[in-house]
Amino acid sequence: MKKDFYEKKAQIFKALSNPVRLEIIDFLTSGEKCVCEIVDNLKYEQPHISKSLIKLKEAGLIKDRKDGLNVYYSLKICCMKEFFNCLNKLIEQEF
Amino acid sequence: MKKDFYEKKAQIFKALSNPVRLEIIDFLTSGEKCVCEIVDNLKYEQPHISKSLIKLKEAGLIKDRKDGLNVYYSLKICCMKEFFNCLNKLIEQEF
DNA sequence: TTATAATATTCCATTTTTGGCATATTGTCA
DNA sequence: TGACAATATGCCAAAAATGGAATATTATAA
Repeated sequence: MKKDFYEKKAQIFKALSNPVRLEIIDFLTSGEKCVCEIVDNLKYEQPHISKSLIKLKEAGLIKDRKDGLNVYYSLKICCMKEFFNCLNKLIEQEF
Repeated sequence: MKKDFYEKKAQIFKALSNPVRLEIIDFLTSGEKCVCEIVDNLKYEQPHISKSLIKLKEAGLIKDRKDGLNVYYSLKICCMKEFFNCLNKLIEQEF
């Protein structure tokens, strides 16, 4: 169904349309991280980070792995890196 | 400034986080189109299309060219096509 | 079993987005 | 000039997103 397709795609971009969530994605670029590492590094409240991660996961952009008390998140989409590099250049040009 | 960077990037994704705007982008993939063509093809109200186009333009994703009464819009970001192809495959897998 | 650490969830007020409708602006042609 | 066609803008109510604070859940270890 064409409409569902655009809805799903919009959901992916919606998940990416927030500065904190983008910062998380950036941080995950260097590899799998547990929630506590993300909280320590990004200086946002733990519930905020947790909610952000869940939104990214629901969109299919990251995946999680539980290990004892910790939950580890990592990127799931390979093509993201190239697209982000392209956008980064674009944004730099405008500044 | 790091914060402005994520804000700008978020704005780009925000512009892409809507089914109608994604449909417009898709339509523009086949080349420059005037507003009337987009309205005819996509079956949304003209003000809605117009506002969508402006949002995409503000985010730097498309550009416009005026010719008499008509305004022609076209894609501005080259790397978009590859990323979209990647996302499309991903979404197909999930359905 | 109890205490504790890591993470998730709920509630909530505020802000932002959405899309419809009416109307304004701009360019063209008779 | 006046009429009309193409596009943009303003207004508004409903829906969704945001982020803070408190609380719940889960797993571990003593």
